[in-house]
Amino acid sequence: MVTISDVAKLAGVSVSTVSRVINDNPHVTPQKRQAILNAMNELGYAPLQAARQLRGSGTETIAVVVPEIVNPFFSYLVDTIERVIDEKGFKTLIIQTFGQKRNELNALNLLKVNQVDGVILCAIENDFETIKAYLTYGKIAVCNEYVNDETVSMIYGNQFEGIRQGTQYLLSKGKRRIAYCTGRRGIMMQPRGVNFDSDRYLGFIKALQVQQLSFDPELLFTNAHTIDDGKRILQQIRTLSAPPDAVVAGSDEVATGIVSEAVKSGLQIPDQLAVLGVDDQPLARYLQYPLTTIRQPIKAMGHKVAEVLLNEIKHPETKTSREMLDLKIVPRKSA
Amino acid sequence: MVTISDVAKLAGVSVSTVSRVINDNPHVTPQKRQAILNAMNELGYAPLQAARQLRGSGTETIAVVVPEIVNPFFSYLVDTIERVIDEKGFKTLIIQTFGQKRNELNALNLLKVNQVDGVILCAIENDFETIKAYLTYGKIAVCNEYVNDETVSMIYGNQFEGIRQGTQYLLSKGKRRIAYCTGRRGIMMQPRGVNFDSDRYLGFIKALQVQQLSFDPELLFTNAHTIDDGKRILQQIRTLSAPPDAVVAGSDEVATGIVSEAVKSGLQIPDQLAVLGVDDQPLARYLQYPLTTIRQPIKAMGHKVAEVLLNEIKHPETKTSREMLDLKIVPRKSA
DNA sequence: AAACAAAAAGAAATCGATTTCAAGAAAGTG
DNA sequence: CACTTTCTTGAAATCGATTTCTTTTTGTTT
Repeated sequence: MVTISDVAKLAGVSVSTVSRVINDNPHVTPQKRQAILNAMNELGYAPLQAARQLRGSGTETIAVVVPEIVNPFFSYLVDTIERVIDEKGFKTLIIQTFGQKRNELNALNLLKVNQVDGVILCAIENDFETIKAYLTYGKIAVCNEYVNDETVSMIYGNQFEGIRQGTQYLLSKGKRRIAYCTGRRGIMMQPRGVNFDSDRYLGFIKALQVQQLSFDPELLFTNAHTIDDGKRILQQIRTLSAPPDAVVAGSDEVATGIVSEAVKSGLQIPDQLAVLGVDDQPLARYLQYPLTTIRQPIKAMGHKVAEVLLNEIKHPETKTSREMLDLKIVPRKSA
Repeated sequence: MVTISDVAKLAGVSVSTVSRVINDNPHVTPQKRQAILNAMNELGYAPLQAARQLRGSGTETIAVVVPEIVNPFFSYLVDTIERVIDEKGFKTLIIQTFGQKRNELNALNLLKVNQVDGVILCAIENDFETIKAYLTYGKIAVCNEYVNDETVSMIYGNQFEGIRQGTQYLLSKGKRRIAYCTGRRGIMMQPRGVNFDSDRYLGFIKALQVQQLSFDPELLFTNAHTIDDGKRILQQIRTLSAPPDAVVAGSDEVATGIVSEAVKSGLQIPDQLAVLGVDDQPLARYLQYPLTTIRQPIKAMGHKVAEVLLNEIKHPETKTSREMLDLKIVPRKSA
């Protein structure tokens, strides 16, 4: 292994001077700087991360935290984010929480032990007060989710408006009894703008209200994540005495499960049951019933959050950003 | 930050003794060990990775290297691998190469600078001799791909047999003029068993040979990765004076693109053109033409490679493994 | 040209762990 | 009981960088 002192020796200077050129300290004469640069090149020297970390200098690394990478929404989000981080010469650490608080805390802990300069959370598992405590150790930015707090930057989609428009679209097709699926265990009502899930739900309710419709709680389905959850939900729907004529599925996976099981049961899509997805996954348009779905601004979101965080790292005094991006309904065959 | 000396102070011993219990050194009396454990608990102490790395002790971290995580094949592979690594109390570093040699070398370099104990390569970008050079610094295992070399463990699917059976399936449906798509720039012929791509191609040719058919090089399409590549390929196919009656698409994405464009052109699937995918992605069965495809043993492969590598790390004298797993054809509608 | 400020460069301390070495305590042997 | 041998333990060196403190060199001003 070639170390800083090897470089110093070859360049005929002290290690301190080498360290100065590594860290862009101005107090080095151009000749020595060049000599050192040459030596570094000749030896193929790269500073050892561990040693730098130990002294508490920057790591030029960002941790990107997602629930699970097999979800295309998150894999595309990570992809976009990583490309921006790369571009700026930083490194990326992809971390999966699998929905567990402990894993999210481990990721945040990387700030404390100086393994990363910043963390991008693409979901929130812990209480936000707990998360905020880590701001002492480094920068944090939140992407996709949001809470009512100005201390960290948040870039997210306008869930309220997206779901409202999607629901309105269903209503415009003459649907009147619309079911609603959510990934969470239940709906926790919040004022508008403070929380991802409740915003979606508020958007849904809002669209109904405009048509003076009220929501039948029998049509609320929770814990909906996978294709199989979708299938399960359709089975539950079939047992209802007054079944819905449309469903806001909450994700393309769930929508796919619902549609596939509905077809199997002989229901006409979208006449007897219209199904609205969310995300617009790459394959959504190639499905048996190409999904009508609400596209999330993944690229813009990833781009923006990475840029904002990197900027905060470079200029620590920058004040935090909060940006809301539009979702877009993509009409196809399922609704 | 709580350090090892804080623990030492509280427990009333020296740092050396604390270090001993951290590293399971037997030469510590049970009483002191307990006192130290208590102190560690009370202070919520965790050793700083950077400091350990600096001294060259184990990091209990594995780097998993994939071309790109947006490809579901790789995201599911990573998922399986990470779960095993987790289970054994190790940490996972997910690294994307985006197909670039430089990024793969950076990942391998983590071994040199002691940031990881092992690397799992789920694809190979560099010359294998270059990769082998890193074995001095830690363990390497290869998953999915393979080369003719016994110095590192390799767990992979039987590509030859998988594609052979798939092609045979097409032949059994009466197809006689079969096109072949590959992700690489071209086909480099190798003896059987030494290389992923050439094995696939050999399996394809083998199936043709059994029927005394030869392959028309006009039907070879290279650089096929995405849905759009599939669409492009179908356009090229349409310009052929003697078009194929079936395609081995090389991946579900490419198959999806071919099918979608074929339908648009009014071709009958599978009668006029049968399309065979590879991978069996989650949505493959829900497509407009549910894909007939060759399923890869992702779970078994991920499981096995992680176990093998972790075992080699724990018992460095273990000799390397080489295991071949079966692919399985999944007949649906596209062929 | 003398006096002083600013810039450049090196020596040594430091970060938080592990590891070597040496010393002291306990246990085993004849 | 004297003498090894084996266990425990702690002090100090070490890993490879950064950073503080000093010293030396250079530049500016009168």
